[in-house]
Amino acid sequence: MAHTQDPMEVLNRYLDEHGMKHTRQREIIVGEFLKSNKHLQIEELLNQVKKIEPSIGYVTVYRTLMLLKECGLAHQRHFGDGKSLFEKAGDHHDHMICIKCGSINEFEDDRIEKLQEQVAKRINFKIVSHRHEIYGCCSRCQNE
Amino acid sequence: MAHTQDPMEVLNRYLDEHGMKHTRQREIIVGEFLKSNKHLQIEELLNQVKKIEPSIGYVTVYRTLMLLKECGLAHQRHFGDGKSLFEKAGDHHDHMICIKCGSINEFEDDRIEKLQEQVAKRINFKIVSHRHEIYGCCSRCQNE
DNA sequence: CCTCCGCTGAAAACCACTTTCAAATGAGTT
DNA sequence: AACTCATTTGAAAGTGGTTTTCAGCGGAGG
Repeated sequence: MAHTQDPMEVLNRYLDEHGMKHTRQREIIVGEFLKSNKHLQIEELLNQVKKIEPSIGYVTVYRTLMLLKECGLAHQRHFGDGKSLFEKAGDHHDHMICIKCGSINEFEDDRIEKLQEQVAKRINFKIVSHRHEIYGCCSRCQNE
Repeated sequence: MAHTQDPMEVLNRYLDEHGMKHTRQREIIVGEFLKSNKHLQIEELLNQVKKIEPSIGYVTVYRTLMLLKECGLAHQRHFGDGKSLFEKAGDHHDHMICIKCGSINEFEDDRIEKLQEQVAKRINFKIVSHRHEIYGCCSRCQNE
């Protein structure tokens, strides 16, 4: 029955195993990150966090996100090629990005995943991860 | 029989229509770009170009690539999230990128394209372009 | 061959990170 | 509770690739 998958547990275990400390800042930042349900820019998360503890700076948020990446709790993405976005690790999904309003729709299609694997196998390529993004115009923006 | 699709023609038309000039530098840079068959970094193209005319600088190559992008003759890509790569516009293809050696394999699969369209139609999303990249380990790197 | 305005190259500015460093703080030890 | 000391923190400085600025150059129509 053990083996909790609770993100906070995962983080705490990672910290302990690496001789790292449990600090108030990390707790706040991770808490806010996990609470959110969208793709977050560093600055956005920083703003959230500053509402709770204004003294926390960009760098600490940045480092905490790197930490979350390292223990597998977050993924970093680069869409429009501006700033990085971070999302909670979890079920896999790909993205449809509206080039007008920037909104992001997530999608998932097992048939596509399967075909990917087929294509990779053909040249003996071992897939580690992938990125599939569709750019275009969302239904809202099509009606001006 | 009119309507040539020759890239040079496309470029020249674009220049004329925008009151832009035909210069030796642009000619050399575009010539070298079109001659190449791989994904080029700005610096790589710069090196090619300098063999012909050493006085040409980074900035001019950069601006010429932006120009090519604008007239639809080149696409800009950001893979590993380091430097931009530019590739000739043409047949569409996606990429498999080796995370060890950085080599890039192009692939294409109509079935995947079709499924993409299906997924987009489902939420009334109008596709303009897409990016599909598979990261992993190429066969060469799997044998150390 | 003149003149105008786009073009060029070097250098400076930008921007989003990423690293550095001295001071502050967890958390074992006494 | 006080001591110790490696880890953290925040501000500031550094990076690296790209983008803009600007003074002089040069294409091309008159």
